[in-house]
Amino acid sequence: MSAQLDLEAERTLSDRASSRLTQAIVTGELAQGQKLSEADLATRFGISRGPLREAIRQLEGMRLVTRIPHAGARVVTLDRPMLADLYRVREALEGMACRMAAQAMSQEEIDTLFMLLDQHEEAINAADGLAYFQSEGDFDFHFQIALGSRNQMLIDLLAGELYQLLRMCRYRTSHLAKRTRPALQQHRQIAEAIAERDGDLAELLMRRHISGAWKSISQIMENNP
Amino acid sequence: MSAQLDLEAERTLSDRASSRLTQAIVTGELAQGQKLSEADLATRFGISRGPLREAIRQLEGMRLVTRIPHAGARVVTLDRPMLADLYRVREALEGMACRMAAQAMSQEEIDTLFMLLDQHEEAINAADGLAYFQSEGDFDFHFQIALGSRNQMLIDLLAGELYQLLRMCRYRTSHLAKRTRPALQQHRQIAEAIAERDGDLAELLMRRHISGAWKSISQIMENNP
DNA sequence: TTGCTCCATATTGTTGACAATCAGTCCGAC
DNA sequence: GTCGGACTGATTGTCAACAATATGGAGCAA
Repeated sequence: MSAQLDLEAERTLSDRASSRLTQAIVTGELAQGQKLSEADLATRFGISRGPLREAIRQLEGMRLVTRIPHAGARVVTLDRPMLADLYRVREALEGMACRMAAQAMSQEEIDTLFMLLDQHEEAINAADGLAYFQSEGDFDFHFQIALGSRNQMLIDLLAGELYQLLRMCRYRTSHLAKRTRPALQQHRQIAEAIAERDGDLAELLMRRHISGAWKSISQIMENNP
Repeated sequence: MSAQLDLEAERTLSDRASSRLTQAIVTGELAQGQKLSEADLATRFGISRGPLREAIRQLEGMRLVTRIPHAGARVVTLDRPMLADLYRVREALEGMACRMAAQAMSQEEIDTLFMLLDQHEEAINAADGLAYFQSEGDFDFHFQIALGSRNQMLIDLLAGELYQLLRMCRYRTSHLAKRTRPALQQHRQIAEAIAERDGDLAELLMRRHISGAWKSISQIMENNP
Protein backbone atom coordinates (compact mmCIF):
# COMPACT_ATOMS: atom_id res chain seq x y z
CA MET A 1 0.00 0.00 0.00
CA SER A 2 2.32 2.68 1.18
CA ALA A 3 5.36 2.93 -1.02
CA GLN A 4 7.66 2.85 1.97
CA LEU A 5 6.44 -0.34 3.57
CA ASP A 6 8.04 -2.77 1.16
CA LEU A 7 11.20 -2.65 3.19
CA GLU A 8 13.99 -5.09 2.48
CA ALA A 9 12.79 -5.29 -1.11
CA GLU A 10 15.44 -2.88 -2.41
CA ARG A 11 18.46 -4.15 -4.20
CA THR A 12 21.37 -2.48 -2.49
CA LEU A 13 22.18 -1.98 1.17
CA SER A 14 22.18 1.77 0.61
CA ASP A 15 18.61 1.75 -0.64
CA ARG A 16 17.46 -0.48 2.18
CA ALA A 17 19.18 1.74 4.72
CA SER A 18 17.56 4.74 3.09
CA SER A 19 14.11 3.22 3.45
CA ARG A 20 14.68 2.16 7.03
CA LEU A 21 16.02 5.58 7.95
CA THR A 22 13.08 7.30 6.30
CA GLN A 23 10.69 5.06 8.21
CA ALA A 24 12.49 5.66 11.48
CA ILE A 25 12.45 9.41 11.02
CA VAL A 26 8.85 9.67 9.86
CA THR A 27 7.55 7.55 12.72
CA GLY A 28 9.55 9.50 15.26
CA GLU A 29 11.68 6.51 16.23
CA LEU A 30 14.48 8.97 15.55
CA ALA A 31 13.50 12.20 17.25
CA GLN A 32 13.61 15.56 15.56
CA GLY A 33 16.98 17.25 15.85
CA GLN A 34 18.60 14.01 16.96
CA LYS A 35 22.12 13.40 15.84
CA LEU A 36 22.67 10.52 13.44
CA SER A 37 25.78 8.64 14.45
CA GLU A 38 27.16 6.80 11.46
CA ALA A 39 28.84 4.09 13.52
CA ASP A 40 25.75 3.56 15.66
CA LEU A 41 23.32 3.34 12.76
CA ALA A 42 25.67 1.14 10.75
CA THR A 43 25.86 -1.46 13.51
CA ARG A 44 22.10 -1.18 14.14
CA PHE A 45 21.41 -1.94 10.48
CA GLY A 46 24.17 -4.51 10.32
CA ILE A 47 25.93 -2.79 7.46
CA SER A 48 29.11 -0.85 6.91
CA ARG A 49 29.46 2.91 7.06
CA GLY A 50 29.89 3.27 3.31
CA PRO A 51 26.32 2.45 2.23
CA LEU A 52 24.99 4.25 5.28
CA ARG A 53 26.70 7.45 4.29
CA GLU A 54 25.15 7.21 0.84
CA ALA A 55 21.74 6.72 2.41
CA ILE A 56 22.24 9.82 4.54
CA ARG A 57 23.21 11.79 1.44
CA GLN A 58 19.97 10.67 -0.12
CA LEU A 59 17.88 11.62 2.88
CA GLU A 60 19.54 14.99 2.81
CA GLY A 61 18.19 15.42 -0.70
CA MET A 62 14.72 14.59 0.64
CA ARG A 63 15.17 17.27 3.30
CA LEU A 64 14.67 14.70 6.07
CA VAL A 65 18.12 15.34 7.55
CA THR A 66 20.47 18.29 7.59
CA ARG A 67 24.14 17.60 7.30
CA ILE A 68 27.07 19.74 8.39
CA PRO A 69 30.52 18.75 7.10
CA HIS A 70 32.70 17.21 9.79
CA ALA A 71 29.93 17.59 12.31
CA GLY A 72 27.46 14.93 11.27
CA ALA A 73 23.83 14.73 10.23
CA ARG A 74 20.78 15.51 12.33
CA VAL A 75 17.12 14.73 11.84
CA VAL A 76 15.39 17.82 10.52
CA THR A 77 13.38 19.79 13.07
CA LEU A 78 9.91 20.74 11.91
CA ASP A 79 9.63 24.10 13.58
CA ARG A 80 6.98 26.61 12.72
CA PRO A 81 8.80 28.57 10.00
CA MET A 82 9.78 25.37 8.26
CA LEU A 83 6.24 24.05 8.28
CA ALA A 84 4.96 27.39 7.04
CA ASP A 85 7.37 27.10 4.12
CA LEU A 86 6.33 23.52 3.52
CA TYR A 87 2.64 24.27 3.39
CA ARG A 88 3.18 27.15 0.98
CA VAL A 89 5.16 24.93 -1.37
CA ARG A 90 2.57 22.26 -1.01
CA GLU A 91 -0.17 24.72 -1.85
CA ALA A 92 1.62 25.66 -5.07
CA LEU A 93 2.44 22.13 -6.15
CA GLU A 94 -0.82 20.43 -5.22
CA GLY A 95 -2.77 23.29 -6.71
CA MET A 96 -1.00 22.68 -9.99
CA ALA A 97 -1.39 18.91 -9.64
CA CYS A 98 -5.12 19.40 -9.16
CA ARG A 99 -5.39 21.63 -12.22
CA MET A 100 -3.58 19.10 -14.36
CA ALA A 101 -5.47 16.16 -12.88
CA ALA A 102 -8.76 17.78 -13.82
CA GLN A 103 -7.58 17.67 -17.40
CA ALA A 104 -5.69 14.38 -17.51
CA MET A 105 -7.39 11.96 -15.12
CA SER A 106 -9.26 9.05 -16.67
CA GLN A 107 -12.84 8.34 -15.71
CA GLU A 108 -11.70 5.25 -13.83
CA GLU A 109 -9.28 7.27 -11.77
CA ILE A 110 -12.02 9.74 -10.92
CA ASP A 111 -14.22 6.84 -9.85
CA THR A 112 -11.42 5.61 -7.63
CA LEU A 113 -11.20 9.07 -6.14
CA PHE A 114 -14.86 9.03 -5.13
CA MET A 115 -14.46 5.51 -3.83
CA LEU A 116 -11.64 6.70 -1.60
CA LEU A 117 -13.89 9.44 -0.28
CA ASP A 118 -16.62 6.95 0.59
CA GLN A 119 -14.13 4.70 2.35
CA HIS A 120 -12.78 7.66 4.20
CA GLU A 121 -16.25 8.72 5.34
CA GLU A 122 -17.03 5.22 6.58
CA ALA A 123 -13.77 5.13 8.48
CA ILE A 124 -14.60 8.41 10.16
CA ASN A 125 -18.08 7.27 11.09
CA ALA A 126 -16.93 3.90 12.37
CA ALA A 127 -13.95 4.82 14.53
CA ASP A 128 -14.21 8.45 15.30
CA GLY A 129 -10.96 8.57 17.22
CA LEU A 130 -8.43 6.83 15.01
CA ALA A 131 -6.73 9.92 13.69
CA TYR A 132 -3.90 7.89 12.27
CA PHE A 133 -6.07 6.00 9.87
CA GLN A 134 -7.74 9.22 8.83
CA SER A 135 -4.38 10.70 7.98
CA GLU A 136 -3.50 7.80 5.74
CA GLY A 137 -6.82 8.19 3.97
CA ASP A 138 -6.05 11.83 3.51
CA PHE A 139 -2.70 10.97 1.93
CA ASP A 140 -4.29 8.45 -0.37
CA PHE A 141 -6.58 11.14 -1.71
CA HIS A 142 -3.86 13.69 -2.30
CA PHE A 143 -1.55 11.07 -3.74
CA GLN A 144 -4.19 9.90 -6.18
CA ILE A 145 -4.56 13.45 -7.47
CA ALA A 146 -0.81 13.82 -7.79
CA LEU A 147 -0.76 10.66 -9.89
CA GLY A 148 -3.60 12.03 -11.99
CA SER A 149 -1.50 15.02 -13.00
CA ARG A 150 0.60 12.73 -15.21
CA ASN A 151 3.53 14.95 -14.29
CA GLN A 152 6.31 12.70 -13.06
CA MET A 153 8.37 15.50 -11.56
CA LEU A 154 5.37 16.72 -9.63
CA ILE A 155 4.64 13.20 -8.43
CA ASP A 156 8.23 12.70 -7.32
CA LEU A 157 8.38 16.01 -5.50
CA LEU A 158 5.14 15.39 -3.66
CA ALA A 159 5.38 11.68 -2.89
CA GLY A 160 9.15 11.58 -2.46
CA GLU A 161 9.76 14.67 -0.39
CA LEU A 162 6.83 16.74 0.81
CA TYR A 163 4.58 13.90 1.88
CA GLN A 164 7.33 12.36 4.01
CA LEU A 165 7.73 15.62 5.87
CA LEU A 166 3.98 15.91 6.27
CA ARG A 167 3.66 12.39 7.62
CA MET A 168 6.48 13.17 10.00
CA CYS A 169 4.52 16.18 11.16
CA ARG A 170 1.29 14.21 11.59
CA TYR A 171 2.93 11.65 13.81
CA ARG A 172 3.34 14.45 16.26
CA THR A 173 0.08 16.36 15.92
CA SER A 174 -2.38 13.78 14.62
CA HIS A 175 -4.09 13.43 17.96
CA LEU A 176 -4.61 17.16 18.03
CA ALA A 177 -6.01 17.77 14.56
CA LYS A 178 -9.79 17.35 14.70
CA ARG A 179 -10.95 18.82 11.47
CA THR A 180 -11.57 15.64 9.55
CA ARG A 181 -15.19 16.46 8.77
CA PRO A 182 -14.63 19.78 7.02
CA ALA A 183 -11.56 18.32 5.31
CA LEU A 184 -13.64 15.50 3.89
CA GLN A 185 -16.22 17.97 2.65
CA GLN A 186 -13.49 19.96 0.91
CA HIS A 187 -12.16 16.78 -0.61
CA ARG A 188 -15.57 16.10 -2.10
CA GLN A 189 -15.73 19.56 -3.61
CA ILE A 190 -12.31 19.08 -5.15
CA ALA A 191 -13.23 15.69 -6.56
CA GLU A 192 -16.36 17.13 -8.09
CA ALA A 193 -14.44 19.97 -9.71
CA ILE A 194 -12.12 17.38 -11.21
CA ALA A 195 -15.04 15.27 -12.37
CA GLU A 196 -16.41 18.33 -14.15
CA ARG A 197 -12.98 18.92 -15.69
CA ASP A 198 -12.88 22.38 -14.17
CA GLY A 199 -9.14 22.89 -13.69
CA ASP A 200 -9.42 26.47 -12.50
CA LEU A 201 -11.87 25.60 -9.77
CA ALA A 202 -10.04 22.43 -8.80
CA GLU A 203 -6.82 24.35 -8.29
CA LEU A 204 -8.57 27.10 -6.36
CA LEU A 205 -10.27 24.64 -4.04
CA MET A 206 -7.13 22.62 -3.42
CA ARG A 207 -5.14 25.73 -2.59
CA ARG A 208 -7.85 26.91 -0.24
CA HIS A 209 -7.98 23.44 1.34
CA ILE A 210 -4.25 23.37 2.03
CA SER A 211 -4.11 26.97 3.10
CA GLY A 212 -6.92 26.27 5.56
CA ALA A 213 -5.17 23.18 6.86
CA TRP A 214 -2.09 25.25 7.60
CA LYS A 215 -4.10 27.88 9.43
CA SER A 216 -5.59 25.14 11.56
CA ILE A 217 -2.28 23.47 12.31
CA SER A 218 -0.58 26.78 12.88
CA GLN A 219 -3.16 27.66 15.49
CA ILE A 220 -2.78 24.33 17.22
CA MET A 221 0.97 24.74 17.35
CA GLU A 222 0.61 28.08 19.01
CA ASN A 223 -0.86 26.39 22.04
CA ASN A 224 1.39 23.33 21.88
CA PRO A 225 5.08 24.16 21.73
CA MET B 1 27.92 35.76 -8.62
CA SER B 2 26.64 32.38 -9.60
CA ALA B 3 26.39 30.09 -6.62
CA GLN B 4 28.14 27.29 -8.48
CA LEU B 5 31.29 29.13 -9.50
CA ASP B 6 33.01 29.09 -6.13
CA LEU B 7 34.35 25.70 -6.92
CA GLU B 8 37.03 24.15 -4.73
CA ALA B 9 35.67 26.17 -1.83
CA GLU B 10 33.73 23.26 -0.39
CA ARG B 11 35.02 21.41 2.60
CA THR B 12 34.82 17.78 1.63
CA LEU B 13 35.84 15.96 -1.52
CA SER B 14 32.27 14.80 -1.97
CA ASP B 15 30.96 18.34 -2.06
CA ARG B 16 33.65 19.46 -4.46
CA ALA B 17 32.96 16.50 -6.71
CA SER B 18 29.28 17.33 -6.54
CA SER B 19 29.92 20.89 -7.68
CA ARG B 20 32.23 19.86 -10.48
CA LEU B 21 29.81 17.22 -11.68
CA THR B 22 26.95 19.70 -11.65
CA GLN B 23 29.02 22.16 -13.63
CA ALA B 24 30.06 19.49 -16.13
CA ILE B 25 26.50 18.35 -16.65
CA VAL B 26 24.96 21.81 -16.91
CA THR B 27 27.53 23.01 -19.42
CA GLY B 28 27.15 19.90 -21.52
CA GLU B 29 30.71 18.75 -20.91
CA LEU B 30 28.96 15.55 -19.94
CA ALA B 31 26.37 14.91 -22.62
CA GLN B 32 22.77 14.05 -21.88
CA GLY B 33 22.20 10.37 -21.41
CA GLN B 34 25.91 9.74 -21.07
CA LYS B 35 26.94 7.04 -18.67
CA LEU B 36 28.88 8.13 -15.62
CA SER B 37 31.70 5.70 -14.99
CA GLU B 38 32.70 5.84 -11.36
CA ALA B 39 36.27 4.77 -11.96
CA ASP B 40 36.71 7.21 -14.83
CA LEU B 41 35.30 10.22 -12.98
CA ALA B 42 37.18 9.36 -9.81
CA THR B 43 40.53 9.41 -11.59
CA ARG B 44 39.54 12.54 -13.53
CA PHE B 45 38.80 14.34 -10.28
CA GLY B 46 41.77 12.81 -8.54
CA ILE B 47 39.69 11.31 -5.76
CA SER B 48 38.55 7.89 -4.67
CA ARG B 49 35.31 6.24 -5.61
CA GLY B 50 33.78 6.66 -2.15
CA PRO B 51 33.26 10.43 -2.20
CA LEU B 52 32.34 10.26 -5.87
CA ARG B 53 29.53 7.84 -5.18
CA GLU B 54 28.19 10.18 -2.52
CA ALA B 55 28.31 13.03 -5.00
CA ILE B 56 26.35 10.98 -7.53
CA ARG B 57 23.76 10.20 -4.85
CA GLN B 58 23.42 13.90 -4.27
CA LEU B 59 23.06 14.71 -7.98
CA GLU B 60 20.41 12.05 -8.15
CA GLY B 61 18.47 14.02 -5.56
CA MET B 62 18.82 17.10 -7.76
CA ARG B 63 17.42 15.11 -10.69
CA LEU B 64 20.56 15.74 -12.73
CA VAL B 65 21.36 12.04 -13.03
CA THR B 66 19.29 8.88 -12.98
CA ARG B 67 20.74 5.86 -11.29
CA ILE B 68 19.91 2.21 -11.79
CA PRO B 69 21.25 -0.26 -9.20
CA HIS B 70 24.11 -2.37 -10.51
CA ALA B 71 23.91 -0.60 -13.85
CA GLY B 72 25.35 2.81 -13.07
CA ALA B 73 24.27 6.42 -13.34
CA ARG B 74 23.51 8.39 -16.49
CA VAL B 75 23.12 12.09 -17.11
CA VAL B 76 19.44 12.92 -17.30
CA THR B 77 18.02 13.43 -20.78
CA LEU B 78 15.92 16.53 -21.16
CA ASP B 79 13.38 15.24 -23.60
CA ARG B 80 10.16 16.99 -24.39
CA PRO B 81 7.90 15.33 -21.77
CA MET B 82 10.46 15.97 -19.05
CA LEU B 83 10.77 19.65 -19.97
CA ALA B 84 7.00 19.95 -20.11
CA ASP B 85 6.87 18.59 -16.56
CA LEU B 86 9.65 20.92 -15.48
CA TYR B 87 8.00 24.04 -16.82
CA ARG B 88 4.71 23.15 -15.17
CA VAL B 89 6.38 22.70 -11.80
CA ARG B 90 8.30 25.89 -12.36
CA GLU B 91 5.10 27.72 -13.14
CA ALA B 92 3.60 26.59 -9.86
CA LEU B 93 6.64 27.32 -7.72
CA GLU B 94 7.68 30.61 -9.24
CA GLY B 95 4.10 31.79 -9.29
CA MET B 96 3.97 31.20 -5.55
CA ALA B 97 7.40 32.77 -5.07
CA CYS B 98 6.20 35.85 -6.90
CA ARG B 99 3.08 36.10 -4.78
CA MET B 100 5.08 35.86 -1.59
CA ALA B 101 7.77 38.21 -2.86
CA ALA B 102 5.16 40.86 -3.53
CA GLN B 103 4.33 40.72 0.14
CA ALA B 104 7.74 40.18 1.71
CA MET B 105 10.34 41.96 -0.43
CA SER B 106 11.99 45.00 1.06
CA GLN B 107 12.07 48.27 -0.87
CA GLU B 108 15.80 47.81 -1.42
CA GLU B 109 15.27 44.41 -2.96
CA ILE B 110 12.65 45.84 -5.28
CA ASP B 111 15.09 48.58 -6.29
CA THR B 112 17.65 45.89 -7.04
CA LEU B 113 15.06 44.15 -9.15
CA PHE B 114 14.56 47.22 -11.34
CA MET B 115 18.29 47.75 -11.50
CA LEU B 116 18.67 44.22 -12.84
CA LEU B 117 16.08 45.00 -15.48
CA ASP B 118 17.97 48.11 -16.60
CA GLN B 119 21.22 46.19 -16.79
CA HIS B 120 19.50 43.50 -18.74
CA GLU B 121 18.08 45.99 -21.22
CA GLU B 122 21.47 47.59 -21.74
CA ALA B 123 23.02 44.20 -22.32
CA ILE B 124 20.43 43.41 -24.93
CA ASN B 125 20.92 46.74 -26.69
CA ALA B 126 24.69 46.53 -26.60
CA ALA B 127 25.33 42.97 -27.77
CA ASP B 128 22.23 41.80 -29.47
CA GLY B 129 23.55 38.33 -30.13
CA LEU B 130 24.99 37.16 -26.82
CA ALA B 131 22.16 34.91 -25.81
CA TYR B 132 24.23 33.34 -23.06
CA PHE B 133 24.62 36.56 -21.15
CA GLN B 134 20.93 37.26 -21.56
CA SER B 135 20.11 33.93 -20.03
CA GLU B 136 22.22 34.66 -16.97
CA GLY B 137 20.44 37.99 -16.60
CA ASP B 138 17.17 36.15 -16.83
CA PHE B 139 18.23 33.81 -14.05
CA ASP B 140 19.35 36.69 -11.87
CA PHE B 141 15.87 38.17 -12.12
CA HIS B 142 14.05 34.99 -11.29
CA PHE B 143 16.49 34.14 -8.53
CA GLN B 144 16.05 37.54 -6.92
CA ILE B 145 12.31 36.97 -6.77
CA ALA B 146 12.80 33.53 -5.28
CA LEU B 147 14.95 35.09 -2.57
CA GLY B 148 12.29 37.70 -2.00
CA SER B 149 9.75 35.04 -1.11
CA ARG B 150 11.60 34.46 2.19
CA ASN B 151 10.63 30.82 1.82
CA GLN B 152 13.77 28.76 2.22
CA MET B 153 12.25 25.57 0.87
CA LEU B 154 11.07 27.39 -2.21
CA ILE B 155 14.49 28.96 -2.67
CA ASP B 156 16.21 25.59 -2.32
CA LEU B 157 13.88 23.87 -4.74
CA LEU B 158 14.26 26.56 -7.37
CA ALA B 159 17.93 27.43 -7.06
CA GLY B 160 19.11 23.96 -6.13
CA GLU B 161 17.17 21.82 -8.55
CA LEU B 162 14.98 23.46 -11.17
CA TYR B 163 17.38 26.20 -12.21
CA GLN B 164 20.17 23.71 -12.81
CA LEU B 165 17.94 21.77 -15.16
CA LEU B 166 16.90 24.97 -16.89
CA ARG B 167 20.45 26.14 -17.36
CA MET B 168 21.25 22.71 -18.73
CA CYS B 169 18.44 23.18 -21.21
CA ARG B 170 19.57 26.68 -22.22
CA TYR B 171 23.05 25.51 -23.01
CA ARG B 172 21.48 23.55 -25.81
CA THR B 173 18.84 25.93 -27.10
CA SER B 174 20.12 29.38 -26.13
CA HIS B 175 21.18 30.21 -29.65
CA LEU B 176 17.69 29.42 -30.85
CA ALA B 177 15.60 31.34 -28.35
CA LYS B 178 15.06 34.85 -29.61
CA ARG B 179 12.34 36.21 -27.47
CA THR B 180 14.40 38.34 -25.13
CA ARG B 181 12.49 41.54 -25.90
CA PRO B 182 9.03 40.31 -24.95
CA ALA B 183 10.53 38.48 -21.98
CA LEU B 184 12.09 41.68 -20.70
CA GLN B 185 8.79 43.46 -21.08
CA GLN B 186 7.06 40.74 -19.08
CA HIS B 187 9.75 41.00 -16.42
CA ARG B 188 9.01 44.70 -16.09
CA GLN B 189 5.33 44.03 -15.63
CA ILE B 190 6.09 41.49 -12.94
CA ALA B 191 8.45 43.83 -11.12
CA GLU B 192 5.83 46.56 -11.19
CA ALA B 193 3.19 44.26 -9.76
CA ILE B 194 5.60 43.40 -6.96
CA ALA B 195 6.39 47.06 -6.39
CA GLU B 196 2.67 47.70 -6.00
CA ARG B 197 2.47 44.76 -3.58
CA ASP B 198 -0.13 43.11 -5.79
CA GLY B 199 0.50 39.46 -5.07
CA ASP B 200 -2.41 38.16 -7.12
CA LEU B 201 -1.29 40.01 -10.23
CA ALA B 202 2.38 39.18 -9.68
CA GLU B 203 1.58 35.47 -9.52
CA LEU B 204 -0.66 35.65 -12.55
CA LEU B 205 1.94 37.47 -14.64
CA MET B 206 4.74 35.14 -13.61
CA ARG B 207 2.71 32.08 -14.46
CA ARG B 208 1.78 33.55 -17.80
CA HIS B 209 5.42 34.44 -18.42
CA ILE B 210 6.65 30.92 -17.75
CA SER B 211 3.79 29.29 -19.57
CA GLY B 212 4.59 31.48 -22.58
CA ALA B 213 8.25 30.61 -22.39
CA TRP B 214 7.38 26.93 -22.52
CA LYS B 215 5.14 27.39 -25.54
CA SER B 216 7.98 29.16 -27.30
CA ILE B 217 10.57 26.54 -26.41
CA SER B 218 8.19 23.73 -27.17
CA GLN B 219 7.63 25.13 -30.65
CA ILE B 220 11.35 25.49 -31.24
CA MET B 221 11.94 21.91 -30.15
CA GLU B 222 9.40 20.68 -32.64
CA ASN B 223 11.62 21.85 -35.49
CA ASN B 224 14.88 20.88 -33.80
CA PRO B 225 14.99 17.28 -32.58
C1' DT C 1 34.83 32.20 39.41
C1' DT C 2 35.45 33.00 34.59
C1' DG C 3 37.61 32.52 30.41
C1' DC C 4 41.20 30.63 27.61
C1' DT C 5 44.46 27.09 25.81
C1' DC C 6 45.71 22.68 24.97
C1' DC C 7 45.15 17.91 24.70
C1' DA C 8 42.62 13.41 24.51
C1' DT C 9 38.88 11.24 22.46
C1' DA C 10 35.33 10.28 19.44
C1' DT C 11 33.39 11.05 15.02
C1' DT C 12 33.57 12.01 10.27
C1' DG C 13 36.06 11.83 5.73
C1' DT C 14 38.85 9.03 2.62
C1' DT C 15 41.10 5.22 0.67
C1' DG C 16 42.23 0.79 -1.64
C1' DA C 17 41.08 -3.95 -1.67
C1' DC C 18 37.48 -7.44 -2.08
C1' DA C 19 32.87 -9.40 -3.38
C1' DA C 20 28.72 -9.37 -6.15
C1' DT C 21 26.38 -8.37 -10.24
C1' DC C 22 25.67 -7.35 -15.08
C1' DA C 23 26.71 -7.23 -20.26
C1' DG C 24 28.70 -9.17 -24.16
C1' DT C 25 30.75 -13.18 -26.45
C1' DC C 26 31.88 -17.53 -27.74
C1' DC C 27 30.84 -22.26 -28.08
C1' DG C 28 28.02 -26.16 -28.65
C1' DA C 29 23.64 -28.50 -29.37
C1' DC C 30 19.51 -28.92 -31.88
C1' DG D 1 21.45 -21.48 -39.15
C1' DT D 2 19.71 -20.30 -34.81
C1' DC D 3 18.96 -20.62 -30.07
C1' DG D 4 20.57 -21.40 -25.31
C1' DG D 5 23.95 -21.39 -21.77
C1' DA D 6 28.28 -20.74 -19.58
C1' DC D 7 32.45 -17.97 -19.53
C1' DT D 8 35.01 -13.59 -19.37
C1' DG D 9 35.61 -8.90 -18.66
C1' DA D 10 34.24 -4.79 -16.77
C1' DT D 11 31.52 -2.19 -13.52
C1' DT D 12 29.14 -1.50 -9.37
C1' DG D 13 28.44 -2.56 -4.36
C1' DT D 14 30.61 -3.37 0.15
C1' DC D 15 33.93 -3.50 3.63
C1' DA D 16 37.51 -2.47 7.15
C1' DA D 17 41.53 0.25 8.05
C1' DC D 18 43.63 4.88 7.97
C1' DA D 19 43.72 10.07 8.05
C1' DA D 20 41.65 14.49 9.16
C1' DT D 21 38.65 17.15 11.86
C1' DA D 22 35.68 18.67 15.58
C1' DT D 23 33.91 18.05 20.43
C1' DG D 24 34.55 18.19 25.38
C1' DG D 25 37.07 18.54 29.46
C1' DA D 26 41.24 19.37 32.38
C1' DG D 27 44.33 22.61 33.76
C1' DC D 28 45.94 27.22 34.28
C1' DA D 29 45.92 32.27 34.38
C1' DA D 30 43.46 36.62 35.21
